[in-house]
Amino acid sequence: MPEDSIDSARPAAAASGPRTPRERARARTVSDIIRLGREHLALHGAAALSLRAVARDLGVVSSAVYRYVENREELLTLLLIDAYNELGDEVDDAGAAVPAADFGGRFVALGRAVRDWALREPSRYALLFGSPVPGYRAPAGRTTGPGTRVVVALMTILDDAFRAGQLSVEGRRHPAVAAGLTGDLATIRAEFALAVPDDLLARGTLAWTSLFGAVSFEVFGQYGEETFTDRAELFGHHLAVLAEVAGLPAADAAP
Amino acid sequence: MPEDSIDSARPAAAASGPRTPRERARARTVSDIIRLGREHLALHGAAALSLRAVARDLGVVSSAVYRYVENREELLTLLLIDAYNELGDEVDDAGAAVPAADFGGRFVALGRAVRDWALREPSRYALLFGSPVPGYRAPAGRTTGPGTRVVVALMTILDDAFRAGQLSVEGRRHPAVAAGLTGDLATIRAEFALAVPDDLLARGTLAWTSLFGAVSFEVFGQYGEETFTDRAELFGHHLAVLAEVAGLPAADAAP
DNA sequence: TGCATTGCGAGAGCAGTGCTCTCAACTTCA
DNA sequence: TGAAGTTGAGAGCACTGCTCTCGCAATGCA
Repeated sequence: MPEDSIDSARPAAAASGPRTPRERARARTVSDIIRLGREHLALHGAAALSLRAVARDLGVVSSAVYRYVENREELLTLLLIDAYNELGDEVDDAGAAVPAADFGGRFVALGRAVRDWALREPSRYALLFGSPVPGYRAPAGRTTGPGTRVVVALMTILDDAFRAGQLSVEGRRHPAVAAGLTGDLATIRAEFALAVPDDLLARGTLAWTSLFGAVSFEVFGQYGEETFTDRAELFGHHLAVLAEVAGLPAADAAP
Repeated sequence: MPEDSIDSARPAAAASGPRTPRERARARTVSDIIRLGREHLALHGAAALSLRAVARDLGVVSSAVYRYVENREELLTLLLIDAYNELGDEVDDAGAAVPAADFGGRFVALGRAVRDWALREPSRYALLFGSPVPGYRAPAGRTTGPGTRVVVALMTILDDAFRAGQLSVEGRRHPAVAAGLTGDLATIRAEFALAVPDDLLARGTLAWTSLFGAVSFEVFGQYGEETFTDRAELFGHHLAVLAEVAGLPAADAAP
């Protein structure tokens, strides 16, 4: 159970330790606020998240919560990090359940984990990948870490596959990777210590955005009400094609 | 009573014609409200759209606008239809500027039109393709028509290409289209009088969701601040790969 | 142990929101 | 001209984010 999964609160029990009883009480209240915020977020959506309502649930007057959370934005940021980490955890867990050498299977597992979480937590997914909350800009410094866990996991799969000699798009058209991209791709390659060459890296980026495009369409209701009855199968097919797009081998037989 | 929603209001001057002067004045006020709403939407985003602010700009007290618009949702629906139609118009225009037989080129033109509009109108794009506005559900009856214009245009390209014998994915893996999908795909094929077979239709669906996935990532700021400096080139590459995914031929030489 | 410091919750208050209702003025039409 | 319908203004309710002050109580130090 993700009790207090805030950046500082999570390893708090081990790392710094709640020194004074006052700090313990404070940390507990903050984690209560986050828990209630998460419930409100899941129930009513991000834009309807109300500090006053959280205060009521906390059994406290509204001004009191401002002792613990600077403002509504701050709470949204905490919930953003919280959600990113929960998604990242589930993606990691799903990937660990697949043999490391089954690169296609790892990709499919990652995709399914994202979709499962998104369908289970549509409001929190919307907070991460939907339209930005009005007037709210996530502070890059605190969110980029948790926010990049999925793409890092994906790139790791591609890189592992490439190093194993199992990532290629031979026999297909190779749209030229424009000169303007080589610099950016080189930066990415260096930042994450990847070996994947330009064209495969660009294709991996497409697989990444496409994965979230498919999930977002489903979560945000862009498919009509009844256009697709078996959306899991549709998504499964899309994942298989996306693996092909990225140059991954087909997944091993399903367990 | 808000009879004249956008769809009917736009060609109103020609179609039904504002009969009485009173109705003329009313239609004019409604269209003023929509225009102001569109400005507010573009400027401050959907969730910050305030009927009171629109009323102020209209030079009228807040309760007066409720004579013309049932509630905030109603205005959002009008703006939704408005935006869908503007996007649809631009996509149609872009497609018309490409030779009909250049199927790859038509696909690229469609994709670029979507991206251009989205980057120019991020708040309105977010209203259409971002997280659903809290508590707001678009009324299917009024929005599905305008809301499907882009996907219909895309499917038309694929169908045209297929009928011209230029849509195929030979030589690539063919992830099996699961049995659960054949029924849905057949329904789609019948509804839009398409000839495209199952696997290509499913791939077209992926190209569709992936296109919007790429655009959404860019508009919603999922790429970091400085990860990609030349996003137009990245998008161009993605479009080329997506055309390949859908089985389209490469676009003819750019004009 | 006694005291100053600090943290905290309550409450009032401001400015904004969506929305409803009533009332008076105005326009339209018979 | 008079009845009917339409409109805008204004007051009001319940809600929001957020600020400020005040008094209580826990805390930490001498």
